[in-house]
Amino acid sequence: MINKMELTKKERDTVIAVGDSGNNAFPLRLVDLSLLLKVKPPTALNLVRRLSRKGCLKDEKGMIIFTDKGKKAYLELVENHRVMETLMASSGMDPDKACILSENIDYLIDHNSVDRVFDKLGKPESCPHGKKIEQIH
Amino acid sequence: MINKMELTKKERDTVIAVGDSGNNAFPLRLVDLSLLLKVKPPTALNLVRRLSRKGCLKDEKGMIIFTDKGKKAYLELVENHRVMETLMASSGMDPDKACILSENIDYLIDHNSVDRVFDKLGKPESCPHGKKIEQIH
DNA sequence: TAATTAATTAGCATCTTACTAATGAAATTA
DNA sequence: TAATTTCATTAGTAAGATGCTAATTAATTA
Repeated sequence: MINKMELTKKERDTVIAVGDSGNNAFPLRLVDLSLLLKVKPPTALNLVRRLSRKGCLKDEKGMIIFTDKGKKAYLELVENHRVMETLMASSGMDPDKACILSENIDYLIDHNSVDRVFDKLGKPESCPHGKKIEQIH
Repeated sequence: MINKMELTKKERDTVIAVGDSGNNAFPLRLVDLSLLLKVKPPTALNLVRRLSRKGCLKDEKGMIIFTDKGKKAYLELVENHRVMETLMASSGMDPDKACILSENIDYLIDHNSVDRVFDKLGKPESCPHGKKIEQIH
């Protein structure tokens, strides 16, 4: 339940950055993360530390890796994000604006609410940007 | 355009508190505001000063009053809030949860987007809490 | 191994939010 | 009117989020 983890906005952005790069062959390193987040390495390190304290990341030999909890948080976050984004875009809002707004609430919503919205939307396959919406349990 | 005013969350809450109490006969005073915001008077004063700097409030003889800009910001905020709240509640979300989420985006949205959502929703007369939605131009 | 790149530490800075204690001003009441 | 009470304001402090630079240490790679 991400909404109970009390993430800050930047911590949320960090979870997304780590998760999105999880498809790559190489595990994420601090330089990469700091480039993704557009902050300097010490700032990125600070974020990694905070997320480690919250049980989302483990920092093994310079490689930034999700814990189970972190992986789950990421998946929830993505589903929350895409569902809310889809809701807003399907109501006439510009997709990019819907995306930015969704970034501000996706880490605050409880997953059950999102599931209900997802159903109400007719279980859409993808968000306005064409990315798949995968329902997690 | 509230979204261009770069309000913080607490500044947003302050605008709402001032506006909501604007129906009362007496103009709002600092003690009242600090009670509404559940903060101590010095904290409330700080918020009033910040909103004054941003051109939303004037502090006349201890009475906290909107400028034209502030009044307009309040009305936009309320419309934004109720429209987004209605959107979320109409999609199966619990009204109270929809309200809390809406508080986190109503001050970030551009009014035009909200107008489009309002139309798409069929120009609803009231939000899930039964409060009137009044379209401003 | 030497040179380069990456990670980390230390120190600092700004903004937001929020407090207490003290003081000054205004309003009420005795 | 004088005394009391309430309100507004100032000053000082604090914590947390975000972010930086400069210096150092560790790890890679050429």
